[in-house]
Amino acid sequence: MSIGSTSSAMESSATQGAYSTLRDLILTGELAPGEKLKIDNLREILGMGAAPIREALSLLTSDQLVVRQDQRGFRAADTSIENFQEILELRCQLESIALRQSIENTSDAWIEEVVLSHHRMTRAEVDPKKNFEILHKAFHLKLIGNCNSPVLLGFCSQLYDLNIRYRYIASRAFAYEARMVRDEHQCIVDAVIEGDFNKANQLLCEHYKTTGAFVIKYIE
Amino acid sequence: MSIGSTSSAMESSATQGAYSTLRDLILTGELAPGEKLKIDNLREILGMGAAPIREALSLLTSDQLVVRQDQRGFRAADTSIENFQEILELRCQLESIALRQSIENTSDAWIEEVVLSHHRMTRAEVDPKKNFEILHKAFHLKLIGNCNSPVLLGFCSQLYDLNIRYRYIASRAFAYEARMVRDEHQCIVDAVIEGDFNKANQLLCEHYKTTGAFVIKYIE
DNA sequence: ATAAATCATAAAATCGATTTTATTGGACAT
DNA sequence: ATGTCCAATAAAATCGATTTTATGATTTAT
Repeated sequence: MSIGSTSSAMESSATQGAYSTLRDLILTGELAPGEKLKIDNLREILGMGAAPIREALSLLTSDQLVVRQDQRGFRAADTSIENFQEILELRCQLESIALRQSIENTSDAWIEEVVLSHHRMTRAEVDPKKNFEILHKAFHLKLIGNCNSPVLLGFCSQLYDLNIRYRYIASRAFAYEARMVRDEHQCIVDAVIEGDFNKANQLLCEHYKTTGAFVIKYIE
Repeated sequence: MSIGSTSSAMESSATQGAYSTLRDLILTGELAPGEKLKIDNLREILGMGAAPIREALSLLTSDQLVVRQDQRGFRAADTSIENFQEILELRCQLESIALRQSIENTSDAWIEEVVLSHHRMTRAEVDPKKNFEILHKAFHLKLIGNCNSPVLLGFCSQLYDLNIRYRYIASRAFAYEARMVRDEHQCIVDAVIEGDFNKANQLLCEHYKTTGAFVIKYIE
């Protein structure tokens, strides 16, 4: 009833709390792909009634993290190499569209936001208090965020999460290959500032596919 | 307990029933864009408890047809010209990707399915017993359905529904401009059979944008 | 007269219990 | 042995009632 809110717990409503907790559990693989999500089990874990849990699970369906089978409950979405590759490919295709439009609409304000979120992410690599993962996502979304197409951004955000789930699953506490990636991020930012779509796009897709290849090694 | 199931009512579970009924109501505009969806109201309309209705609404969130505000209930998603144009543009971009891949993977089996679903749709224009809308969607999805990318198809399906919603809203009982459209469909099928992506793609996007321009006249 | 605070009402969220539906293991017949 | 049917159990789905939260109207203080 006072301070002390864990990052994702202590939300406004029970549903919201269940939503983000379950989301985290699934993204990180603590709830394994394909695992049956029994309401009663989750009730014990989350300490609440069935209603908010069912609602949270229904909500997670939007994110493709949970699958609902009528009359047969919920389960964590399956994973597969095919799915991972599809996600990877789609990210490149969709972000490519968003990036092109973002650069076409380029503005000083946007460029500054890109630089800023890049800076914050970079700092978080050093300072373990900051949550790098969140800032990393923010950076990538900002990069494509000037496209004036919220629906497209929604798709990209979803694909980002699905992709990161594989990273977590591939190796629970996997040391993010910091050096290479850091350079790559910087190069992308530079190309964006120059307004060079082709260069930025190529770097971005390579960035995704390199990391992807790395993850695939762990999956299979 | 026997025959006589209405297309969308009489589902297996109450949740499922609420889901498709509400979906229809929103798609057709009977529940207006932005409208507050009060649980108690819906309870009377649908004749069931609150739980399945909340769950159905949470599910509809996935389809971007319903917006959920924590602690403040649900409402039908807003519409706007900007949103409509975004949907239109995205459909062209995403279906273009899917169509290209579908044609690259072309096979006799797929071509036959395209021809078949085109045939069924065409017949439904005459026979009012068949549900043209359903077959029309099936046709368009089949056209891009050989791309081997279920996630992408999911996005396209969603965008299709969002788009059709505008058509309904633009004019509730709007006589589908049959003649033009019929020719257009045929030309697309022909191009697909020829394996000519560029032609098929151009025709498809024009098809969408022509209809879109028509709808915009009604919106504004 | 305007802004903040309080209260009353309406709605959303949640719980605990009940009803339905699926699933499993075993009895029976072939 | 093998497959079918049935009963017992486990789980999901649903309901009705309760609690919590937002909203709008009214009051009070500046």
